[in-house]
Amino acid sequence: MEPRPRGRPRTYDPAVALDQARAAFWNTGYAATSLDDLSAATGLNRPSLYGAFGDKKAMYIQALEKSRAEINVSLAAAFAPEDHLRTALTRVYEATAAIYMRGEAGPRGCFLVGTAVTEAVDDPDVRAVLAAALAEIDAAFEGRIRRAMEVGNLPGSSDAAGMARVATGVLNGMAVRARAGGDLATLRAMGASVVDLICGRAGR
Amino acid sequence: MEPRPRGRPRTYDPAVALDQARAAFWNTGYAATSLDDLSAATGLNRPSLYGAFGDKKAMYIQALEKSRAEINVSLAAAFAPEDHLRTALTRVYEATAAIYMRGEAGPRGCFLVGTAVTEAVDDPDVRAVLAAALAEIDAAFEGRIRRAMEVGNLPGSSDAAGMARVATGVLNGMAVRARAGGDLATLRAMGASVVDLICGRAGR
DNA sequence: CTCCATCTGTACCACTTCGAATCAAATTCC
DNA sequence: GGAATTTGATTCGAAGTGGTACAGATGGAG
Repeated sequence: MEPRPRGRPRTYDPAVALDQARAAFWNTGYAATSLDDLSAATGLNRPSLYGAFGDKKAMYIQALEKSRAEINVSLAAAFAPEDHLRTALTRVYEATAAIYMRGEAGPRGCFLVGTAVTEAVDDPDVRAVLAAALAEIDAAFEGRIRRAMEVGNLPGSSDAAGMARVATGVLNGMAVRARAGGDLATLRAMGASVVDLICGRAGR
Repeated sequence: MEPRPRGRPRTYDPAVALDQARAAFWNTGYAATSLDDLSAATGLNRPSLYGAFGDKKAMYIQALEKSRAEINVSLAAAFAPEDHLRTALTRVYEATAAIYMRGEAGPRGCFLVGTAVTEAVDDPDVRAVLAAALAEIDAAFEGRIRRAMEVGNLPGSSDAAGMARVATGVLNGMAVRARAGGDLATLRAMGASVVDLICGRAGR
């Protein structure tokens, strides 16, 4: 238990405030989300926001990093069980499709794909987070695919790195489609199709 | 030859102005691109822009529609020749990878994926254009894949619609990666990998 | 109780935004 | 040549932007 800090205690939880700020960014993107929007979303007024997270850009980067971390955790969890590759991949795509479709203002897809991609060209910091996240997702897929190859679920000659990038790419495509108004069935079908292509159509 | 209109002739070409405006949107996205930026990019001052295209939103929609039309034309051209499916798909992915990598301020990917995806949740008009574009790309892939099935380049039991959505998804993923700073080799490899998955690894 | 560190809230600042109004310039029709 | 008509440049204004200063609130330390 860390000792209570000296002065007046804050009346909010920075973690939930960051979640609420992220939700605001998630809907309208970085540039179109004003500090007033963030203030309304979090319930904090602007000076408090500034004190808690720094400026708008820093707040956004922290939201991006949070998503990146969450993605890593859930991918690691989904890929941990030593079941069949097809089962593992299906689990990931099903879960992702469900996540991408939620949001009270309509499906919002992936936070990174939906908002950071636009900023990435002009902003090296955003670009770095996005690139790191993609590399980590690639690595998660590739590691799981390699394990399947070792176990014999996939031919030894398979191109694990290439399959992994395709797997990530379809994930990105699902995120695009979610924001474009695609329905859950389409997203799930995309996942099922790429699983078929990677594991083989018939493959059990 | 249409007769010259009545008053003072305009000193610019609306088509090239739209291209220049699109280039500005392409780099920084819709929300972060101001009318001053557009004015600087096109060489037109604000009232002229307003007169030529309407407000900022209308200008953006026109840019989106232009990209959508261009994509349709180039996909139709790339899929027209009656060569092997693998050749046709490779042609599309190679050309797309090259397009996604150009841009003087770094790779900019696909205009629709790079900018419209962010706006699509809040703006039904943008969402409609994006959804229409995706559906058309799907249809182009699916039609070409069906032809390959008829010719016997692909098993008759193949899931053409599913493969097409995966093909589109990888295209979207390449666009994401381009903006994230990915290099041309990675984009090309992604295309080659999905072509292998669709056409079969060995298939010539 | 007094001092002080920290947080909250109001108000404010300089700046940019989009869009409109105004006026000057250029071209065709009569 | 003169009127009509369209384009172009300058300017303006109301609203919104990100960010900050300062006073008041809140609780621990001594």
